[in-house]
Amino acid sequence: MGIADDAVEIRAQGWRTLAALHGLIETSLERALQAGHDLSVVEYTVLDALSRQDGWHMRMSQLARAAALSGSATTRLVTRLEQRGLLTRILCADDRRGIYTELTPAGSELLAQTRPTHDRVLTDALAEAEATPELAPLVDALHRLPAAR
Amino acid sequence: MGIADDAVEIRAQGWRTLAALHGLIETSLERALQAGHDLSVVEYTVLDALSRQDGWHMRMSQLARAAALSGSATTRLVTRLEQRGLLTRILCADDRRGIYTELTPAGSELLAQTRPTHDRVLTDALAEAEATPELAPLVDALHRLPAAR
DNA sequence: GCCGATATAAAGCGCGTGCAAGTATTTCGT
DNA sequence: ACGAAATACTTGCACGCGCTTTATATCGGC
Repeated sequence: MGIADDAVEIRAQGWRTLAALHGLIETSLERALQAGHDLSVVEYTVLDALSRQDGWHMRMSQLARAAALSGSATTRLVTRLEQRGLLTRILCADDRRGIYTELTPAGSELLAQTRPTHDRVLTDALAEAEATPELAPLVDALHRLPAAR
Repeated sequence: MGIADDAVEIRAQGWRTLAALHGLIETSLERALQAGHDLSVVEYTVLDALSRQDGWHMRMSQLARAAALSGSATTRLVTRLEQRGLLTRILCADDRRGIYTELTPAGSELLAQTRPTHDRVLTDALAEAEATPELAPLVDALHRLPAAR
């Protein structure tokens, strides 16, 4: 076993931890958001991302990247949210192939209602993870992450 | 804006970063494993977990937790892998509700063939993430994680 | 032996994926 | 300036897989 093998194993171990923590949080969030606000985690993520883009808009393709979704899944996701009146499509003037999306007042309101749930569940899930020996170090690292923007 | 609000925002930011990194890695792995070895990431995870349990067996429910899957999803996953001859079900003698699973030689071999791909793609994905400003700190933290076990 | 709890399985449903075809619009080559 | 190629999004389809709910078997305590 050489140094290189160790590095590989450390990466694999890190990935397993990351995946485990992600799974734990996502499952908790999914249940809570679904039960309380009829939103999936991706849907919440999209609404949140849109609310965060103050003054400027995201194109479908950017949204797709942000949500780690394929092109057609994004179309359908946006369509779903649009039909629920949570966001609107806007043709962009400069490149009329592109499509922007924007939160409607209803969307902002739902997001505002949902955010406390989201934050609470996230806090709880992290606390639970912190109590799990294998996950605790990663949770710790997460807290120490430089606060970007 | 108080201190508490900041903490909430930091957690949310951390979660977004975690989710983004997870999505990036998972997507890369999924493509590569699917294309090269006809395995999904969960399937690989399960085989890997089984191979790691040397001498000792996992029950379905433990497997479910390890893969962040529901009970029934686990049933079908195991069924799938069993039908491909990669693992076998073993009824356990002491508690006949329980079912153990064990890698077959074919399963071990496929895993051995797949592992290099997995490691290479993981390395590449992490390198790519390291080049992304928002993700780099987390990747860094991952490398520094105390090596468990 | 009976009852609640636990472990696994089965069936129906929703949603994401990949691919292909379609439309609108921009950009490039000549 | 015009037509061809590239780009952005939508739509339909087949497929896979996870989730929830519901059924069945088994265990443990009383």
